[in-house]
Amino acid sequence: MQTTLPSDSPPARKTYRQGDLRRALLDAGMALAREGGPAAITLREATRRAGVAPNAAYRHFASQQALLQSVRAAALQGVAESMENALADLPTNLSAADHARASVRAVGTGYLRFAQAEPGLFRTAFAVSDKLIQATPEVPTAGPGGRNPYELLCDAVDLLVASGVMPAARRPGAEILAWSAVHGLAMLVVDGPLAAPVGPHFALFGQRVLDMVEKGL
Amino acid sequence: MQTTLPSDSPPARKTYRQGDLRRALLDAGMALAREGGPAAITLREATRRAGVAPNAAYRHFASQQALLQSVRAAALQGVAESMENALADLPTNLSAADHARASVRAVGTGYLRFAQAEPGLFRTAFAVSDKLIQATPEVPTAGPGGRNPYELLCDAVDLLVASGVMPAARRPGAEILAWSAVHGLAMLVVDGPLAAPVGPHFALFGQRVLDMVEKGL
DNA sequence: TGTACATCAGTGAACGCGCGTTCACTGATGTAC
DNA sequence: TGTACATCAGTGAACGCGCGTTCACTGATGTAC
Repeated sequence: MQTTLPSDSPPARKTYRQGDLRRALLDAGMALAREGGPAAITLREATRRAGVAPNAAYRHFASQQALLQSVRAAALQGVAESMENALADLPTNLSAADHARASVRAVGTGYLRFAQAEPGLFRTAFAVSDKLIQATPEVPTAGPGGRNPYELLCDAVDLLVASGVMPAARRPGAEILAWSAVHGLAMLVVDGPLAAPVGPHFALFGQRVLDMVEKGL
Repeated sequence: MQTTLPSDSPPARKTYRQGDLRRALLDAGMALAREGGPAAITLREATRRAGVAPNAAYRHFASQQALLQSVRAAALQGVAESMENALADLPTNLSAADHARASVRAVGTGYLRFAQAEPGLFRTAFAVSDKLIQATPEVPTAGPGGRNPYELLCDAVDLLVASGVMPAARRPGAEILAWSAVHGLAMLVVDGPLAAPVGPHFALFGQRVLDMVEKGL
């Protein structure tokens, strides 16, 4: 009784010691991104949701940009995790060539699943850089396995070469082609002009895009 | 001397009769989109650039959304025009099959050229619909030839079927696959994470994406 | 075990900004006689 | 050809909003004695 309760989060909190507020603001920022995309990520609304004065955020984030970058990094971690989950579902009895092809498909499928499940976070992950922080080297964007989305894609495409499915001469930049196809579908359907007509058949078109990539690479 | 001068636009204007201000506001809106994308399109800044009071805009646009939609429509006209230009450059002595393939490539090339030449307008053309006006049926989005970008793409893909390059069974939705690949590359390079590494080789990757589409469709 | 103290996370108030939008108006324009 | 008039495009002032950010502060916390 003399110590603060670890559960009962919303009502039992009296003050945010040891980084709890940073976590709360990040969670609020992610909720905002989910609801309204990157433009909805606002220091004032995040502090409002955390039940805290607006300027309290400056103890944990240098600016609104810093919060946005943190939310973006978390969104990219989500993309990586979704890819890893799809990779983990792969059957283990495949030939090297089939495993390579299935890996590329799994990476794409994980990407598209995340875009569909979390459109607001997806948009945030790949939002325009606003002429600002291009590299953002500090924030980690890797999933549980320690690889970020781009690395996971490159790994899968590398398998195509290692297993003899793709000639090594065609390897350089091949991941860009695969990424473009999958990313374009996601953008057009998630918040673009194809939301209404294609949205209901998103998974189907996802597989067709992956067919095209597999044949076209 | 007793009539107003038709040239000397900026200083000689005294008042905007007969729709000149609408044109000036639209031009200002397009300039803003060019410089900062859809978020930069602001009634106040557009009126400022037109040298007019902020509320004067309401004689020509019902709201800021209406201006944004008009700029978006103009941007889509630009996309259509760029596609038409690429189509017009096609050699005329091709076989039906080659002409069909070349038409699909031309449509994609025109799309990518516009994205590269006018990134801000491109982003505006395909910006998120903001949960609002999905259809926007009033504003014309067609190019000089009377077809909008989507129709131009469908026409080209139809040629693939008509010339026997593509089986009719694969036609439904095929334009979505082609659009996705080209759109994804444009988004990733124009204002996404690939701007720095791929930007200098945009045209090269554009052709590689089109190779993939051609083989993969 | 108890007390004094330094730390620093969160407070309260305020700033300046640019935005969209509304109101009653005015004065140049084109038209009717 | 000249004059009176109605129209309506653009004006001037103002509103409320939410935002990011800064300032001096306060009071609960953990620590040192």
